[in-house]
Amino acid sequence: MNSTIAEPKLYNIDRISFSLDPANGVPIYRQIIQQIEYAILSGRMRSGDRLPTIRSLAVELKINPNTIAKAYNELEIRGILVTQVGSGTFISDKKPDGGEDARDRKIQEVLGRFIDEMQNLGVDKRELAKLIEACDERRTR
Amino acid sequence: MNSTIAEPKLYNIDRISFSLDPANGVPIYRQIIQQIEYAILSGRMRSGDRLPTIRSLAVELKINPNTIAKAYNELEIRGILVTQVGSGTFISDKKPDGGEDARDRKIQEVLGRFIDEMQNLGVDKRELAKLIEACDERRTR
Amino acid sequence: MNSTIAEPKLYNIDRISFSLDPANGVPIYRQIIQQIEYAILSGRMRSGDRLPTIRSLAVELKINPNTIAKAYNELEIRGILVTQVGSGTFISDKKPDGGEDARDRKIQEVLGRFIDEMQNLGVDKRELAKLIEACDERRTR
Amino acid sequence: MNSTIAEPKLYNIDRISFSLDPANGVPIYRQIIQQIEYAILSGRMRSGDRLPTIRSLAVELKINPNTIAKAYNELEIRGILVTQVGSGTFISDKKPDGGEDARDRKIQEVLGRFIDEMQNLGVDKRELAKLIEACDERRTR
DNA sequence: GTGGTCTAGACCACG
DNA sequence: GTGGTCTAGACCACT
Repeated sequence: MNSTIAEPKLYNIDRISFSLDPANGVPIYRQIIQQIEYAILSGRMRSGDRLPTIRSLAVELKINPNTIAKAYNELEIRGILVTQVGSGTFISDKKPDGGEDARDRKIQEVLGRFIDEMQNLGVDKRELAKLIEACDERRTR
Repeated sequence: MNSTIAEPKLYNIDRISFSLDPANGVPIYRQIIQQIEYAILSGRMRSGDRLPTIRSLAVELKINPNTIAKAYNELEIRGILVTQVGSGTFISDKKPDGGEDARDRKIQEVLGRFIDEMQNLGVDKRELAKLIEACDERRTR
Repeated sequence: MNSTIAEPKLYNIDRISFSLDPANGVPIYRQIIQQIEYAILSGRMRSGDRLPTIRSLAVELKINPNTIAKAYNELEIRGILVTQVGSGTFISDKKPDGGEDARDRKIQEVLGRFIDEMQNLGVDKRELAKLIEACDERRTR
Repeated sequence: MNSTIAEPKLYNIDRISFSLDPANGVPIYRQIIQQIEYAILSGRMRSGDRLPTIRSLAVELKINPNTIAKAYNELEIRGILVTQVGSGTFISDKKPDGGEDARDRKIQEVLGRFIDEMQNLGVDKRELAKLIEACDERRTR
């Protein structure tokens, strides 16, 4: 299966796993940003943790270093990462955007979008509950 | 706050409501496409229903007519809309892309993405059930 | 004097003037950022104003479009600019980082650094006052 | 707040105080250079004074010895420091770069940059005078 | 026409 | 070895 074309892949690097899908419309650098954000919010990575180097990630994910730099850079501007040239990129001390319950707020945001979409599809709360219920170990790919 | 710039807005036109957010990353024309698709899948609009004219929509939504034309055009290519020059744009007879259970498949797709994201945020099934539970008519904006 | 090498230059574009010095150590994109920030803080540019297009600025300043894009991009991440692909880049509504007296705070920041430096050079307040005094229309270059 | 990451700190070593901020854009080794230069220009250190050893400074400032070596090295190249193997690093006899009025020229340079920046922020001479006036012993951190 | 994404590569600065 | 800056150019998406 040595595909030369875009396929979703999953990579495990340090404490963070990157699952990139180059063909799903969401820019690669944005997928990277999200996965780092979520790794922090969920507690898989913490203040002071070092991220993979740009170059190693680039090799691992088989993408251009600049793409990763762009992701790291945005997170640095937002105060989530700190880079020290020569020694690497680290998760900052700053609590991401609003302290304690950043994770809860993110969850609510994702949940909100989900419910809106479901409503738009005409799914009511009852039906929704059943759907969630039905999600047993059907969690693959 | 007489904003000259991008803000999310909600418009009610015929049977379809458009809630556009020019600054959320998703292209406007794609937001329009989705809302029409969902209106059909959920049964709010049916074969033969007439859509707003491009011009009226453009005025209403305060966006470029080309943007709407692009959305209508893509939907026409996919066989979901048909335009009859001189009389307007209508929802076609064709069952949208995959017959009977198009809606179900869409629902599963949205659900899948949602659960993946929640998992990434470290929310397990139990917690998820509670969250959904908690969603009483707290449906805002 | 058709120098092929780095020289400071001053350009006047719309309401904003860019004086770039490619050889002063400060990255070009960062000089651009600062000049936009200051143009806003000083009131020369206001919410809703359109910035020069990336390409026109690139031609004008004779630098690579990506460099300008990088500057605009950072300002967008910080919420100072908003871009609408297809129509341009605009100054956002958001009051820069702390509302009303953003300018005052910036002034204090610059002033603070200045006084620290002067102190390090052994200049006391009295001497400082005299120096400022002496700055009549000796404002050249 | 047991930060593992960059924070500005102030250290007092012999007659020279180092206030380093690893996250302010200016490279650490350059901050060291400047502080030594200013200590000399202001007369806090004089010809023949001995500087802290690289190792002790490295421990004190909690930074990489190479960084300090780089700073000392550049100052040595410029003739401001001399190292005598086995006994340490000293301030040279040479008047720093331009004899008598090196300090004055440095002051003018700093002053010039300051006034340019203030002008860019729309601060005129009158306002400036007031600002300086207002700087009583409000010298913090 | 607008800006965005991604690649490629050169060169620099830092530790 | 680290990341940063800048260039160049291809291709895409949006208005």
